[in-house]
Amino acid sequence: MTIDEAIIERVRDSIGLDPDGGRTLVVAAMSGGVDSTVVAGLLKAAGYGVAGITLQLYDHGEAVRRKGACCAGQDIHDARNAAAALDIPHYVLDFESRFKDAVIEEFADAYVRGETPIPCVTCNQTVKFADLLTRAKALGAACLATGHYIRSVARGDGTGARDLRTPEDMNRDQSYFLFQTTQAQADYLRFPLGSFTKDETRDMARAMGLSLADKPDSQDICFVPDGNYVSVIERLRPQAGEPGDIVHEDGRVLGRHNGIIHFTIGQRRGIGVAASEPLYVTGLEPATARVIVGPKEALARRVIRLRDVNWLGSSTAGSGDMSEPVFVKIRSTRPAVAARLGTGEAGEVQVVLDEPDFGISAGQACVFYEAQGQDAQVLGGGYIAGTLR
RNA sequence: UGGGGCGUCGCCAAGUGGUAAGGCAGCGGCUUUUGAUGCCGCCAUGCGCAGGUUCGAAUCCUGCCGCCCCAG
Repeated sequence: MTIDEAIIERVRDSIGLDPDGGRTLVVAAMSGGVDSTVVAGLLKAAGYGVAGITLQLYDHGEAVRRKGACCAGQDIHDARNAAAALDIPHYVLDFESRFKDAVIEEFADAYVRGETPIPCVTCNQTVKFADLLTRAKALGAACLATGHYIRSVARGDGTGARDLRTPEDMNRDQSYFLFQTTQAQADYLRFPLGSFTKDETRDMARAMGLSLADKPDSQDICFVPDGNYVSVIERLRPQAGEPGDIVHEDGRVLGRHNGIIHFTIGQRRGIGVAASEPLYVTGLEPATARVIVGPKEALARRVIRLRDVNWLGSSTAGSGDMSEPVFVKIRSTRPAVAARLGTGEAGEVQVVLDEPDFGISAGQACVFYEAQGQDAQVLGGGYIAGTLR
């Protein structure tokens, strides 16, 4: 593959601005991974003025050598080297303190509350799309581009407003993590990879001669070394690991556990109780430190109560008529499913699923779409506050 | 110490002469820019212990040990 005119055209189309001989400045958020680096390279190739910014989000210490992380240690070096190779200015901003306060502390608090947080969303909203976006504007950039797989499309109503739509590569769809994006943020953000597949991205990385073309994808929570998130919480909230009873839905006390923070709704493994059938975590009671377990059927839920709902784009879904069918994603890696929106007490937004789902946990996200599949408009979404049968 | 029953993987449990099912738990892996789920793989050279019968026993016999129940 070569970075030909067709690709350049797609990139310019995603930005929606004239390069103006390089006088149009675009800030590329560079994590040190393949995706965001390719974005920086594409912007450069498309003729824009490009400045790369990398955020340092957490300590260098134990995370430095970790594979698949981002925004610390080796990744920052990778980003810096890539920027040098692409011949674009590059800045590393120290956001450790901000990231800790806004993302990591909240992450710990959520688990203590018996919820299951989704820190990537928090990070996007408080750090990447807020602080970084402000810096980009301060630099005089016309927009901020990231390596997310999602589409941003001009609404075409003359206001400059943009709508978010699902990407070409639905296996990499990251719209789930961006549901809290405000309209103002969406209008300033660009996602050049929304019309490419991951395979194409890697091909383009090779075509650009990027040394990190074959770098592994990031996965897991970036600030949690070796997947042990519990140790992170216990370090931040020493009083959190309160032992408690493991109680069956029918009232029987089946055993003990060493802290509610070890569990999430829908979890099967790690309960340590043998029964005639698999047992799943069906409830968490922070006040009594009880973990409720039961058979899979006990997890079935059709009504999801939401909080902090963010309405996006030109949709009228949030403005009154909530009876239109929609599709919702309850987890990032599963297709959207049919549902209807409604309101509960005090105007709370509720989602009624056509078919029950299993293992819906408070703290996770529920994102609305106009349709299933690619190029579907993201209508908004909210955090899951609780569920009803 | 009269009668009856039972002792098979951490838990439950099939197997009653032919060379140890299965479920749960646990462990490992795959998938995944959140947590789960799901899927795949591993998991008793040995069936309370000791002898005996048999070509061959967890399965039959004898003794012992340990539980349980009913009587006392």
